[in-house]
Amino acid sequence: MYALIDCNNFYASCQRVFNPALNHQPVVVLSNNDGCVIARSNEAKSIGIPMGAPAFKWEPFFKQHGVHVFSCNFALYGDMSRRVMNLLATFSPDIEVYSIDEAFLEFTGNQNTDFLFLGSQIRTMITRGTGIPISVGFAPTKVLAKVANKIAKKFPDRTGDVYVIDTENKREKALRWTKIEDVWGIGRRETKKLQKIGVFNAHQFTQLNDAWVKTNMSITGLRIKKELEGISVLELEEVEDKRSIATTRSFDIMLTTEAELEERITTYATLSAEKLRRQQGVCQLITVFIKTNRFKPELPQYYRSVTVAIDFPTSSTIDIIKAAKKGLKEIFLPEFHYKKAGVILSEIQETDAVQLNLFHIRNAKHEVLMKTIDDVNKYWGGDRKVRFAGQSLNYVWKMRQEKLSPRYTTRIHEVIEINLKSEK
DNA sequence: TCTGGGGTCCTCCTGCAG
DNA sequence: TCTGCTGCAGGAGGACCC
Repeated sequence: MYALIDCNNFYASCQRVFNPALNHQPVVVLSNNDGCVIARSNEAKSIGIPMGAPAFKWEPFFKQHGVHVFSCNFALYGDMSRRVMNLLATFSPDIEVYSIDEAFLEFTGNQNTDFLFLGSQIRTMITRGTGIPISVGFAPTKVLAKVANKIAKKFPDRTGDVYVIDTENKREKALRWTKIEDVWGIGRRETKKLQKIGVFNAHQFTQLNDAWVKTNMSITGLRIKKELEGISVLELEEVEDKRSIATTRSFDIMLTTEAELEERITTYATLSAEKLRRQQGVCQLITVFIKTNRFKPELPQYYRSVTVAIDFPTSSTIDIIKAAKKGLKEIFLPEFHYKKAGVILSEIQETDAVQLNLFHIRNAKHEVLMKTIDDVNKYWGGDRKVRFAGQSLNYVWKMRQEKLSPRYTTRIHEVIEINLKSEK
């Protein structure tokens, strides 16, 4: 039996934990750069704020309805997530942390387990331990556990935030209730395709011919179908080092010159290389992309990416910057207004597992230099970090975070204060 | 004026070798 | 030597997830 545990409106709930006055109030959390809405409390959903709403367009609405708006605070969310996951791990050693706010647990062996009771125990422990509300769905497969979780969340009064699919009758009823677009793994394009042939819910999807599904929706589609039928084909996945590492950003203003883009690309390459060294990895492919502003259709649109191979696996910022700049040169065209760019590292291996090449020897000096830079940056951090040539000294691009809450759990100076002065 | 970022996996296209 | 076919590999792009 699999359980899917999902934190309800996670980012908004994290904000509430440290400010209970926000309970029962509409709360939204904005993306990087205060761009668009990425999390909403139930109250915010019920007054019609959609996911992805551009903040600048919705600002009057927020004011009018007294919506509490927060910039994203990943230091806080990451730490709260770690606490939730640590508590979940006490229920089963078989845990897959699927995302910052979701985890699968697997329960094997005991056929007589009362999963409804177990679910409410998990709920109580997480709420008591972290203040974060969760929903729990149990089912024989991961995709069905997702469905069960959705039902638990949709009908909290009837389910108490826990739902178990453990009979054929319940499975069929749940599938008839689940809209095809809400099935885990079925996105917008596949939904359109399925609706065209009269498939509107998950039950209808399971009635399709296996061969048709495989031909038209690839092996991924067939796996989803099997899982919905109750046949488990997706197992818990172990957390492994990342296979690709990306640093991508939208710019505050549109850029037109190669020099400006080169400065950003150098910075993204530097950040990516730091992430790579943190997981003790080396990479051999560096992809660079640049794109124009898709929200300005009146301007000519352009998107290109290019992958540059390095002769030997490296984690040296110097090598990675060099390759990224070479890539940029290949794809840059002067006549466009650029809004976003990124650097993606792939073909990642562990440093110790690298196959040595007879003709290309890693520059040992780079390794010592990178370690020194990482140590210095770890010690000083912030604005006093060591920078590479190519990263402008005037580089002051900072995320707009006008409504940032304190990092209550990870910064000693931002810990919540309790005023014990009593009023008489 | 302001519209996110970071992943994985799969398919399609193209170039190359046999 | 040229042409056409086939299979393979790798890059680019897209779909999907949170």
